[in-house]
Amino acid sequence: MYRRADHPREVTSLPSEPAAPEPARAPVRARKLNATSYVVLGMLCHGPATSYDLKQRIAYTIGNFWAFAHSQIYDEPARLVADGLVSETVEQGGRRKRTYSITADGRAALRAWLATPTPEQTEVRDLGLLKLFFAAFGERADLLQLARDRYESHRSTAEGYAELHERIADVADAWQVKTLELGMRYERTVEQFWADFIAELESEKTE
Amino acid sequence: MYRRADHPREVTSLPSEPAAPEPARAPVRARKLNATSYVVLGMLCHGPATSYDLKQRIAYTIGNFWAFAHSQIYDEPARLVADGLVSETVEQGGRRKRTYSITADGRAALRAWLATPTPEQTEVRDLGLLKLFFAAFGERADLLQLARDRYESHRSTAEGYAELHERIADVADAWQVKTLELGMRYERTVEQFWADFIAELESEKTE
DNA sequence: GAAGGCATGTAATGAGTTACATGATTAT
DNA sequence: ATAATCATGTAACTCATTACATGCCTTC
Repeated sequence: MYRRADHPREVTSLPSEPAAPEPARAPVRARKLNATSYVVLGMLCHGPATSYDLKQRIAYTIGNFWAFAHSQIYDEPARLVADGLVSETVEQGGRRKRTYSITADGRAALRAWLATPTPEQTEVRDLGLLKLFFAAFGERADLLQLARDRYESHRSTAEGYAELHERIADVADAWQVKTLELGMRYERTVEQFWADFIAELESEKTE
Repeated sequence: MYRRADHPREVTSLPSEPAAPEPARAPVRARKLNATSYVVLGMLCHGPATSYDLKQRIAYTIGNFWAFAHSQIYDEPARLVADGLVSETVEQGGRRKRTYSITADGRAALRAWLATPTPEQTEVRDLGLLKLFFAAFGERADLLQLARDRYESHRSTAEGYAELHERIADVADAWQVKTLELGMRYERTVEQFWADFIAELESEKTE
C-alpha cells in the first residue's frame, strides 16, 4: 500500500458533501511521472511482475547505468496503482505477495511519454570526474590512484557489456541491444580517457 | 540558517544536565557528506562565495554534466556550517547576504575524500537512452524523432565544450581542463552513436 | 534443524525538486 | 520611473537512501 496515499494533496470536494454521483474515475489531477515511473511501466510491459521481479529485470539492464534502490522499486508500483496505471493482485495466504500488471491507461502513458520530445540534458554522475575536477586540492599520488581505479572499473564494465552483448544480441529486443551498444561505446571511451591520462601522468614523472 | 538544524538527531547529553565543561567541539557524530557537499567544499577552495557565486561557478563547470538545483546550493552550505567545515559571515544591513568560506576542517575533509578510493559506478541518467530501451512499445516515427533530437543535442553540447576548451585551455587549472576533455570525448561518442543509429533507421526504410 | 542467502517489505531520515516570493540593479 | 532581469532566499512537497525486520528456501 502506498503509505502516503492519504497525504493532503488537493481538496476536490468538501468533506461534508454527500457522495456525489460521479463514477469515481481516475484521479482528477494526475501526478507527474518521473523516470522511475516509466522504468516500472516499461518493465511491466514485458508481463506481470512482483517488485522483486522488477528489481531483477532492472538490475540486468537499465540498472547497469542508472541505479534504483530496491525500496524505490517497492514504492513506485504502489504509486502507479494509485494513479490507475498499474493494477495489483495480492497473493492469498503466505506473505500476501503483490503482483503488478500494467493497465491500458498505463500503456497509454508510456506511449505518450515515448512520443514526447526529450530536451533534458544527459547527466553523468561520476564521482571520479568530480575528484579529477578538484584534484588541485589533493595529492598527486591520489590522482594517479584515482586514474588507475577508474580505468580498471570502466575496463571491466566494458568487458562485461561485451560479453552480455554476445549472449543476447540474437535473442533480445533490437532496441535493447542498441542501448547496450551505446553503453559499450561509452565505457570504451571513458576507459581510453583514463588510460591516456595515466600515460600522461607517468611520462611527466620521468621527464 | 539551516532550517532543519534542530531536528532530533542524536541525544548527546540529557537536557537537564548543567552545561558540561567540554569545549564544544565539532559534532560528535559527523554527517556523511555527499557529492553536493564536496562540490560546495571544492568550489569554496577557490575563495569565499555566496550561494549565488557558487551557483555560477558550478553552472560553468560541473553543472554541465551534473545538475544541482539552486536551492541545493542554498541549503548545502548551511549544513556544512553546522558541520564546522564552512564558516559564514552575514552582511550587515541590506539583505543580510551570507558569504561562506571553507575552514581548515573543510579542506581536510575535501583532501580526505580525494584520497579515498572511488568504487562507485558512474551513473548515466539519460532519458533518451531509457526511451530507446523501451522503444518497442512506441511508434517507429517517435524513435526516429528521438534519435534526431538526441543527436542534435549532443552535437551542440560537444561544440559548446570545444569552444569552452579553446577559451580556457591555457589559463584554467590543468585538471579542470582534463575534466572538460573527458566531457568532449563523451559527447562526441554519443553524438556519433545517434548519427549511426539514424543512418541505420533510414537505410532500413528504403530497403 | 541450523546457517546462510534469497525474497519481501517498512520506517526513519535525509536530500532533491518545484514553486513561490521579493529585494537590487540595470536598461529603456 | 517602469520593466526586466539578476540575486537571494524559503516552503511545501516528493523522492531517494539507509537501515531494519523477517519469512522462506536450500544445503549441509
